[in-house]
Amino acid sequence: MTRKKVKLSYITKNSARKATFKKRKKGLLKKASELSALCGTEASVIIYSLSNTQPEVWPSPAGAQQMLSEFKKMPKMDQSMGMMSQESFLRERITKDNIQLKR
Amino acid sequence: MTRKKVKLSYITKNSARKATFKKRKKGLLKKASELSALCGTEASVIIYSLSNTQPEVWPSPAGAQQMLSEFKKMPKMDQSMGMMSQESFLRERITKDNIQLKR
DNA sequence: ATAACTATGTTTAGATA
DNA sequence: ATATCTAAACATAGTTA
Repeated sequence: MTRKKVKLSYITKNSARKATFKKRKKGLLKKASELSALCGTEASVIIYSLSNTQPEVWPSPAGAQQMLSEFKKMPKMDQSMGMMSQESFLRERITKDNIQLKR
Repeated sequence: MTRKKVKLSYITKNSARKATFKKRKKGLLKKASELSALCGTEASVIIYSLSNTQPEVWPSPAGAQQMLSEFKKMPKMDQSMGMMSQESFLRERITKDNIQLKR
């Protein structure tokens, strides 16, 4: 059972990572839908899946696109206020995994 | 304390909704970052906040935009596979709240 | 309102089938 | 791999300061 504190690092074991991905993706989308329902807030989640070629977009690509469009219409100053910084990710590793997995 | 099972409906009390929004937004972004870290997956979250004029985009608007661009390049068929259906939301209510809150 | 606390409900890692 | 199970970890509603 989940006896360890989660180590927040990349899961190298392929099968384990895939299982965790599936579980957590589900959890993430549930949380997003709850936030929407409870607060009347529109929210979108985009996941660039490791095993699929296309990203998964919730609740819909059109909705996400529209929200981004509105965002882009704002002055740069306002935009930066809404951002959170985070360094960009492991594209190389993802690509490698896609080849490796290709389930 | 959280003695009730969460009722998954719109929180009408303004202050309570705002408090929950803040807490859950934080939680949602944490989940998203964990998914990214554990699975090497790029993910974006866009929240059309109720009290702010601009949506909040994580980890960055550019990243989200790029992911959507890639998505749009795919054949329609593939796109629909990545979607999950959900009816679109409470824009009216959100707008009303923005006026009402305007904190 | 904002922050901290904490009891309880929810999520999930690892195990099992 | 896939599904279910369960205990530990985690998230959070309501409360208090």
